[in-house]
Amino acid sequence: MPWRNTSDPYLIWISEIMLQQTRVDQALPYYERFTKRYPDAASLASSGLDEVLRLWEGLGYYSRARNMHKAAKQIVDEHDGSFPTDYQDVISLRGVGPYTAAAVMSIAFNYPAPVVDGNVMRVISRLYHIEDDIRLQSTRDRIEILAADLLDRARPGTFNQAVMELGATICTPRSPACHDCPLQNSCQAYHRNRTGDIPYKSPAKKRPHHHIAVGVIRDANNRMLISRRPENAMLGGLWEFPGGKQEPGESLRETVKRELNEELGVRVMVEKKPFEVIRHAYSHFTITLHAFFAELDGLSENPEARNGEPVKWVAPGELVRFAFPKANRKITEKLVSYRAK
DNA sequence: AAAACGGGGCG
DNA sequence: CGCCCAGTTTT
Repeated sequence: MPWRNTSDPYLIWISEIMLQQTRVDQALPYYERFTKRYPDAASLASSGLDEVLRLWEGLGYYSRARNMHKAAKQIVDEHDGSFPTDYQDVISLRGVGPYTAAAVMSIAFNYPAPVVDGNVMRVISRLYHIEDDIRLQSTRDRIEILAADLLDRARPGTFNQAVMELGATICTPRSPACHDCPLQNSCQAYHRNRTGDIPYKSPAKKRPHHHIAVGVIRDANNRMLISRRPENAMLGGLWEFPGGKQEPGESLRETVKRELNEELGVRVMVEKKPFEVIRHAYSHFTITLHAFFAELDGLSENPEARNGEPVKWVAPGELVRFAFPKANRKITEKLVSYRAK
């Protein structure tokens, strides 16, 4: 992994933010593009958020990108552009919590802080046969104490990465490769044949499902209307086709009419059937997204967002310049393919 | 302490 | 389809 071939705390920080809740294989191409465009904190800090989000598009948890952008400004403003070397300064950076602070400090500066992520919790709970619910903070505290005790204080960064890699490659959630594990002999869960049910995690609530209807409004030049989401909202700062959640007793066409009237103050005609239907899963709910073509009625001239966010008329070929959430990006791809025909 | 917050991969 | 992932912030 490229971030292993550097001692630059900035690059290690970028990699660790990208790896939050994200697999190495998924983050890798983003890391390459991102660090090429932003080789240091100053270049990131002086960029516009729109471009940062465009580079982040598809990686998810977009608050990471917004927070990282703010943190880069912190590094420039408060640390003269060079990445802080003090633990308290590092964890004060926006978007840097206990995990990322420990990871960056140990890997970049040899600082003896144990990393406790999902991998470490799995490895240690099996090693010590910890049956407690790993959703509980008390369990995580207990595991952190054990991790601190095990930590190789001469090489904390190497140790932390080694435990995480063991969890990612050998001590996996399902069907761990215990026959290849260097810790097999000292693993209590292995000896008790309990690797299948340790770590224990209490059941998650299941995710509700929503139907979302959006309208693609086109003008005489085939430009399309998009709007930007507020920065403090879900998918904040990304662009989308205006629309919203279907209410009980409402047809999807009525949803489009109501949402566009509420959000943009316009009245529209909506085609009878959607030109695209997309299913998508978010972390805490799932949606079916129905995309309709819509047309402004004669009286509605200049749509403006009621929430004060910008809206834009965009030609199909320009849609690629804007950051869209995954489900909306599928709509833009469909629209561009129409144009190609 | 619990909820909010994306998207992809896997069995 | 449910679970998991190199977590942090907000409530």
